[in-house]
Amino acid sequence: MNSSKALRIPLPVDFSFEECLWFLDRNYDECLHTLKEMKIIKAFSLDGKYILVSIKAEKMQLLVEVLKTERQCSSDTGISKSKKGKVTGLSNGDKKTLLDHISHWLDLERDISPFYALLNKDKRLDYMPDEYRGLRLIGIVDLFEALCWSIIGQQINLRFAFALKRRLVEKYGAKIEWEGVTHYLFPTCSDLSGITVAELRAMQFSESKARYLIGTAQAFVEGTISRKSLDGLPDLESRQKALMQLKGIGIWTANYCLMKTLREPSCIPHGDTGLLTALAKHSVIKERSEVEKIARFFKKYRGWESYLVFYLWRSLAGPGRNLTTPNLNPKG
DNA sequence: CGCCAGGAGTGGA
DNA sequence: TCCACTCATGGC
Repeated sequence: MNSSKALRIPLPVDFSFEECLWFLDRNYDECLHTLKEMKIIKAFSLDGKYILVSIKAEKMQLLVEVLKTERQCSSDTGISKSKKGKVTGLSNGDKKTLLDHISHWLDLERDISPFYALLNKDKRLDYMPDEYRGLRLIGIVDLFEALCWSIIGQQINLRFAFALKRRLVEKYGAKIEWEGVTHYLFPTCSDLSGITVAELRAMQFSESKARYLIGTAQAFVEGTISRKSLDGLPDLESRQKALMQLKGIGIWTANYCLMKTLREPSCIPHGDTGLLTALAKHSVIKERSEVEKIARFFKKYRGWESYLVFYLWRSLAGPGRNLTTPNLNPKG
């Protein structure tokens, strides 16, 4: 636990580790990281290794400590277990990749001050830069994981979605032990491409969710779609369309994944029930059908639509200003 | 019991 | 293109 040996990432201005921790917790049963004493513990997979790290903030730096590394084995069952072994150290390349992942995950390389300037011009939202200052759009670095998570979360409440994700991860994902606690990695596409609908049905996945998940896994295994293939496409619309070729991926999921993984700045998950609720709470709309009003509203935030959506979602959960209470401001 | 959850696919007009 | 219907289950 010698922090002098920790890897360091300089933090940008308008970054709040506490705000990010709030999002990473949110009182949900998250299985892909653990929070402990203002530290994040999370497992990453890179270059044939599982790496368990702890992340904490100190002054204007993020301290990343490698707790444990383990060689990846092709199969977690049977004989190959003997191949598991300690990895003595990380190469400089590994360290760079690891820090890049974390940077990408927490969106550390963005100057969000232009976004705050736009919020400050909006009477309904100008409390946000104060209430949520430093909150970053926490992403999902892996595209396959992002797609699976959105399929799981479609049309069910988040509590149940986290329960389903945990069942999936604990059954099919890799694990790494540390101080008596098991830390999990999200299953890879090959982990899921061969499983059956019946197995998932037994874990209370719906028939269609099961089919979508397995189909997506197979598409990734076959190379029909990949992060790389999306990167090769010229614009947002073609990336949306490419994702929507997959069964179970509609416009909502496409936008959600592009926002969380490719960090497209202008993704609006249209029809999202949380987004509509938040817009109504902020008196941007009265009815959930006011599509053109929403479009007009978002026009003022061009280039920051994704961040705005994320902050609106943030506003739905406490602590923070409770917008359901009557507004005592005579300006209304 | 009824309605809603960080939707999407399908089939018919 | 646009609707209505269906899917599954938990939370409230």
